[in-house]
Parts: sequence; structure tokens; C-alpha cells
Amino acid sequence: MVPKYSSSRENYVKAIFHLQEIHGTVTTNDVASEMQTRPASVTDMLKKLKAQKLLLYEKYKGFKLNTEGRKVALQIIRKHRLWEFFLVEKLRFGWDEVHEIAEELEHISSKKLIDRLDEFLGFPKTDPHGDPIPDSQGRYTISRQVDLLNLPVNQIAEVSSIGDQSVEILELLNHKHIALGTRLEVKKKFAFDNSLELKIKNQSTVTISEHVAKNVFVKYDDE
Amino acid sequence: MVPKYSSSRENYVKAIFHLQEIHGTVTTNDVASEMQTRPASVTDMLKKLKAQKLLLYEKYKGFKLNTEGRKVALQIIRKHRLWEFFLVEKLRFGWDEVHEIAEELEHISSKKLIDRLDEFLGFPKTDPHGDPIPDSQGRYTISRQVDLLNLPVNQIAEVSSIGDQSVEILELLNHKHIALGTRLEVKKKFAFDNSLELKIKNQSTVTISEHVAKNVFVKYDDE
DNA sequence: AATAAAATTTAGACAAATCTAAAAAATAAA
DNA sequence: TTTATTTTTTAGATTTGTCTAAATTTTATT
Ligand SMILES: [Mn+2]
Ligand SMILES: [Mn+2]
Ligand SMILES: [Mn+2]
Ligand SMILES: [Mn+2]
Repeated sequence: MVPKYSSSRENYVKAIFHLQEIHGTVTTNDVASEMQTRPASVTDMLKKLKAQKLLLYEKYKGFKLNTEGRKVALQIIRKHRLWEFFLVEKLRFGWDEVHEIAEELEHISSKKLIDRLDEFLGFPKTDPHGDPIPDSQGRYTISRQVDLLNLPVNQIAEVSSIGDQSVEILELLNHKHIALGTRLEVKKKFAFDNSLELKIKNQSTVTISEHVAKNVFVKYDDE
Repeated sequence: MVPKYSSSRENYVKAIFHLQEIHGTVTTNDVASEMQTRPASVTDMLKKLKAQKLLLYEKYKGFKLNTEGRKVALQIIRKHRLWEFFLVEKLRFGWDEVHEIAEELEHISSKKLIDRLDEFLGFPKTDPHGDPIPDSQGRYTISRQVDLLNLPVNQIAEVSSIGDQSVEILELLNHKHIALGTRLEVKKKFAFDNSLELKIKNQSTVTISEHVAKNVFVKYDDE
């Protein structure tokens, strides 16, 4: 079972996929900073991905994944998120410590393994950070959600995903007892710095900054 | 979590460990044929492993792992066998299809992951092929066992491990309904070619060659 | 002991992935 | 529309792991 693409190539494909989801178009510098590497290294890799027919790329003219490239990206994302789910649900890891490990596990090549894992986990729809898990054909659905800055005051809602997934923000949220599935409501908005006071169900009241609020997404039933 | 050793180095350490368990001393050609590579490549790697202080090596004088090298080898073997157990027990893989996948999974670096997996699996003592799983300190026990050629006629015994672990022999054993834990007895030994006739509990009688018999190990209570 | 055969190592090359420094192209500012 | 700045690419190295072919050392055979 020889892997079709090296781990390095897979990491590039995944990074490009995420960047083009957000910005539509992707730049060499974006990829370099996202991947903690040098622009020259990115250019080198772009040529290889183009040669492998995963990427539409003309030098100096920008680039994006083609259909095959997106398909590859979605399979890696599927593996990443299923492993994260496994680590949290079965091995009792915290949601803030699984990303790094999944970064390695996502490169295990067996398709049968990942489909069996999916089944074993009960075909979960979202990972521990609330992100959708593509099915074995790469299909997934995104549920409508709103960040905390845009949640009406006194509207009870449920945390459904986190934008920034750095260890730093996850650590902060952990400390304040905010996790996926947590039910909460905004009690007060301070116009001065856009900080918020939250009432967390069955917990005390906490304050969060605008920066944090922007990265916490919730779902709620608006009637 | 940067891995200390590359997958390639880990594969070499593991191969050397297995060879020195069997033969006491290891040769360049042994490693080359075990790993499907060239003697020159082995020599190259020996120098690297020596520089990394995992190996005692003087050129032309043979080599073996030092204490640190053995420790590393046992951790890789631990991971390999725990993942094999997981694949068979939790994901319903056949015992003859897990080796290849574990060959990749054994290189995932997180120590916490493997200790949590061990716990999740209930601290199993042996893998699906009957081989002992080292604990987190690298300790393990080997139970006394005998191959089928040396099992007394009419002595009921339980299959406890398989010597050769090629897909070919596992396929053959599968076909004849011989698996780990199978209870059986030798009914007849043919001196001509050392073939055996076995009675498998709750099954029909089957014939196996000397080659197969040498690779099937069993445990039994001798009073 | 001399020679032949086998095992092992070295020399030199190559592919993959990365880097630094410099050049080229595109974009922004004056 | 020149000039300056930023972005991107190229040129040339380096590291890791592998290979073939040739040289060296060890071991086995006359
Ligand atoms: Mn990765
Ligand atoms: Mn995630
Ligand atoms: Mn391996
Ligand atoms: Mn095994």
C-alpha cells in the first residue's frame, strides 16, 4: 500500500484547500506563512503539485486546486477529523490536544482503515472542534452558525465550532469552561472594547474579549 | 512533537532487533534481505545509527543494538502490536490484513496516544498473531510454546502464535480454519514428508505440510 | 598458503524536500 | 509614468535516504 502522495505534499494540498475556502484565491506568501515555511519552498512544491495534476498554476499568475486536488484535500481532512473524534471520544483526550496528533495520523494511507474507523465511531458528522467531517465520497454539510459578537443578548445558544484552533485559544476556552455543546447566552455587550459578559449554563458569568468572541460560533433556534 | 527518529531509521532498528533476537548476531546481508533493500544502503544507515548512539558497530566486525537501541526497538514493537490488536478487536480486520497498516501506524510519535490506546484496549498481553506486547517500560513475557511438529500425538493444544507472518501462510491457515486460540490435536504424523493430520475442534480433519507445522506454535497443559 | 568466493564498504550519483541569496515580475507610491 | 516596494521565482546548496558499480576485507576452498 504505497501512498500516492508524500506527507509533505498532502500538507500543502490541505493548506491550499483551507486558504482557498477562505480567500477564494491563494498566494505563495499565504501558504508559506500558514505552513511555517519559505516562499521559495512553496514555489518548488507548486511545480510538483502541478506536475502531479492536482493544481492549476501559472507562474506569477496565482494558483488553485483542480477537481482532483480538492478531492485529495477532502480525504485528508476526513482522516484528520475522524482521528480527532476518535482521540476525544474513545481515548479521552482534551479537544485542545488532538490537533497535533491528528496532523500525523491523517497521513496513514489505508482507505479501508478510515472507513472502518468511521463506522466504529458511528459515522460522526462533526469533529471535536465542530468542523464537518466529509463522508467517504468527500461530501459534507455546513450548518448555519453565527459568532458570539452577532448573537442577540439573552438568546440561549449552543457552541458549535471554534474559528481559530490554536492551542492558545483552546486553552483559554477550557479555562472558562466553554466547550463544544456548551449552552450559554450573552448578558452584556460593552461598546468600549466590544468585550462580552456571558452566562454559561450551570456555571458562573465570564468575560471574553472581542478577539475571542469572533472565534466562537454558536447555533440557536430563532423563532 | 518532532519525532526523534525518522520512519526509515525506526524500521532499521526494528529489523535489527528481530534479527538479533533470532541469531544473536546480525549481518549486513541479513538486514538487507529482511528489509528488501541493498547492502550498501544498510551500511549507510548503520553509520547513521551509530552516530545516533543506538548501535554498536565497527566496520567489517558486525553490529548490534546497544541498550538505547533496544529500548527504541521495543517501543516501536509495542506500537505495532497495539495497533494490530486495535485493528482486529475494534475495527474487525482479519489478522492477516493488519500487519501492513501497523507498519505505518507504528511510526506515529505520541507516547501519550499509545499509552491511552493501551488502556482503551484493556492492556492486552499479546497481539493478534500471539506475539507479546511490551508494556510502556518495554517489559514483556514470552510463554513457553512448542511447534506442531513437536506436539505429541493426541495431545489437545491451543494455537498461541505463528512464526512466519507472511500473508501467504495466514491465508492458508484462514482457509483451514486455524486461528489464534483454535484448539486442535495431531492425529497422525507421516514420516515420509513430515506432513501432519490435524483434528481441529468442532471442525473436520485437515492435512498440513512440515513447512506449515514448523510455523504454528501451541500451548498445552502437560501433566 | 595461495586463490576463489562471498560479504561488506566506499565512491559517486540521484530524487525529494528544504533553505539562502539574488533576480525577475507585479503592484503600489510618488 | 517613473520609482520604490512587495511578491514570486530562480540559482545553487544542503540533508536524508536510496541506488549501482567498484574496491576492500573476510571467509572458504583448493
Ligand atoms: Mn499533517
Ligand atoms: Mn479539528
Ligand atoms: Mn514501519
Ligand atoms: Mn503481529
